[in-house]
Amino acid sequence: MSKGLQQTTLNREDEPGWGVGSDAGPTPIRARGGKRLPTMADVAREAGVSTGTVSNVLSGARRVAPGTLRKVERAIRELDYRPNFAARSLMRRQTMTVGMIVPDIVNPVFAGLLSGAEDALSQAGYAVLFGSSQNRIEKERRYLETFRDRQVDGMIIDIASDTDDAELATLRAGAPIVLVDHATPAWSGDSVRSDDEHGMALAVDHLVGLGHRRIALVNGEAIVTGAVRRQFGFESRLAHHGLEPAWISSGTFTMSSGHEQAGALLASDAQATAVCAGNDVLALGALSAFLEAGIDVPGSISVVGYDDIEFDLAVMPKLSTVTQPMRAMGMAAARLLLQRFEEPEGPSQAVKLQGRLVVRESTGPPSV
Amino acid sequence: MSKGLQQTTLNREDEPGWGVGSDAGPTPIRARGGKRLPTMADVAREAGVSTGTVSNVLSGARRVAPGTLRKVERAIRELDYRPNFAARSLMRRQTMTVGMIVPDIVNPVFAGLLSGAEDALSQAGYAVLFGSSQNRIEKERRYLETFRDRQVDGMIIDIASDTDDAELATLRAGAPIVLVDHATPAWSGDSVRSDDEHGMALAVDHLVGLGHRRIALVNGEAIVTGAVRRQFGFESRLAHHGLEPAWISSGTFTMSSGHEQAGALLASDAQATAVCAGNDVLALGALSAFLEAGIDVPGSISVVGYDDIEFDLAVMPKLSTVTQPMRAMGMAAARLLLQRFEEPEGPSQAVKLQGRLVVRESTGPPSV
DNA sequence: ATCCGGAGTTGATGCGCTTCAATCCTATGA
DNA sequence: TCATAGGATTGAAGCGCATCAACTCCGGAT
Repeated sequence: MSKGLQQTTLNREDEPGWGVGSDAGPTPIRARGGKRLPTMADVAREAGVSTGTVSNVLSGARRVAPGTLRKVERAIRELDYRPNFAARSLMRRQTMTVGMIVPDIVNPVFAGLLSGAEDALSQAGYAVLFGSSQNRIEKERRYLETFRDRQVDGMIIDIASDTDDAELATLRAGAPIVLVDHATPAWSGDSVRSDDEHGMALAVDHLVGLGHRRIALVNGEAIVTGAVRRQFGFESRLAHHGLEPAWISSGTFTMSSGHEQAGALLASDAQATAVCAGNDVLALGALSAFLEAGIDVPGSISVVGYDDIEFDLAVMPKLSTVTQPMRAMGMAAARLLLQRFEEPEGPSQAVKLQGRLVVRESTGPPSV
Repeated sequence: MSKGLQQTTLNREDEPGWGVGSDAGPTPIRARGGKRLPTMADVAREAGVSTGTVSNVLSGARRVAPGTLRKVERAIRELDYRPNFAARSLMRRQTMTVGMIVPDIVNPVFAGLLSGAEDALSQAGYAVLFGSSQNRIEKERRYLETFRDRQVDGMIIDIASDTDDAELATLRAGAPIVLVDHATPAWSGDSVRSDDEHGMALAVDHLVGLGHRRIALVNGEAIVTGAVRRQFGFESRLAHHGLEPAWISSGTFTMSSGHEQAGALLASDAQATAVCAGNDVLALGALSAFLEAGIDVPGSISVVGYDDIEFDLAVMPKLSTVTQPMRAMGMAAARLLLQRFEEPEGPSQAVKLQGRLVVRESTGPPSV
């Protein structure tokens, strides 16, 4: 396992600070490696200017004469100087950091969300601190506190907890927040969400249009807003068509839960000819349960998912679904946040993105 | 879209700093929200002690008398004081932040890696800055520079570029690095990787044991180490059995590439009776291509994946594969890093984790 | 009664940066 | 020739925290 000591152990002795004529002060400052990192003062000395001028070169806040500019830039290159981020944050009172919480990073949907947001934010020079909450309220809370303690400039959070304005206000400590798929009805800040009612309506319309009358829903955690709203969309669109749900169940947003719920559905007397799912992972679980049971899809039962993850194409039959543009949502959330940085007191925006139906092979007319 | 102004706009006028008897200094310090945040000096005043004592209470570096302790803690609670992270980082010369780069966060494999590392790191009080490189060298480089500029305490990176010791040395600026699935043969620091040769040998042995003689490989990007090593493992284990590859192709680690490569394989005269894949995503793509072409799996051709992602269970037949314990790898990497923090000069470790074969439904004896 | 030692506490100093009032310098107009 | 304006530059004063030499107590030893 061990591959020997690092070379640097060999010359541990010759650290500065013990030498005789060393001009180092009483506190020899050095980085982890043992070497003292150049500071702005070093650059200033090397370039023969003051620290203020170096600062101006770096920030571009004030005009600097071309000649001076060149001298300073040369010194910076020569010393391989880079500004100390902590010191800069301390003065500027901003960390150029954004905290982001997603429910489950292993779900490609949220990976897409994170990825989209990260792209847009890093473009603007922000880095993202990341947390995956597994829909656990205490983890969400812990991340929020971490972000607050680290004085992030803002947060993008997709959380289950129905945290209200007042609670978030204390947790955000002045940092703007963009809520994704927010649970909080009373939330008056920026937010991004997909139009779940609309998406579910598309799915229901599709099935009803094919002739289905007995439609079931398998869903995820009831505390998750998306689940609630998709169920609402499902029921109300069904009602719009004068229909009632043939079956509704909920578990977690996992494949195994989809598998289980589909099994329960089969064992029941619901006699559903079609199933809507709260998301694709559930749908894939349900689909596999049907196929294992030897049930023809879509011959005997149709399945519609929600999200349009890539793996919908891996199964036979390929899964019909409603797209949810997660990368776009992530980018939208990032944009809202960046806008808010520009204009802290501007009007808050609620962006709602609409998905569209993708008909593939898992849906067809009912057999009856 | 807009939902009206925030309430705070209503009383913009009554910010401090313009009042008559205000005891604020020449630079009224306040957070984004407009309120001045309490500092250690405020706590010290409130508790009737010095800032040094408050600092000792917070860090526990030095003993503090019980009575004093209580007074300080009360003041902290009263003022809702929290230490300024930037100032603390500046003094302590550590950011309690770790940078992490993964090739593709949307791939559940790397999501697992990230998730495992994040768990272990946050446990230890570290936050993780995250980047997804899409296997693009320039993005990898950009993230490395970002991390270096932000003076992260360490990095865990899964990158494609064959960056050697010297290059990484300049990019890490003293911060320890743990390489995951590292490409760099000459890397002498800490590393974690899965035993790809072993894993591939398991897959090959399984197929050969079933009677297969003509085995193909569909693979991902040739610049990715995992791909290279898995191919090597594939070829050498085949050779061990006195066999030659029936076909080898490579593309990207995506489903569509797996689909394409499988199509090409079918169109060829390779006459393979079994296919190994560089990872599960590829395998699922290949599987779908076979099924679409009406080819019986495993009747006419067997398929083995690599990684054991959850979606292997969604398809019919369920995918046989080699597990890769990504969460465990992430945690191992985090542990190595934390150990390195403790003992900067200790011997470097190379952890290699072994997967195991999971036989499901996509493999069987050849039809011939 | 005096000294000593250690536990607690203090407060000035500095981390590396930004800011800004004050200063310097040059070119222009009177 | 001298005042003046404006651009360029300086340098000291912080930002909020950690550190540590110096100091204060107070009980026990001499």
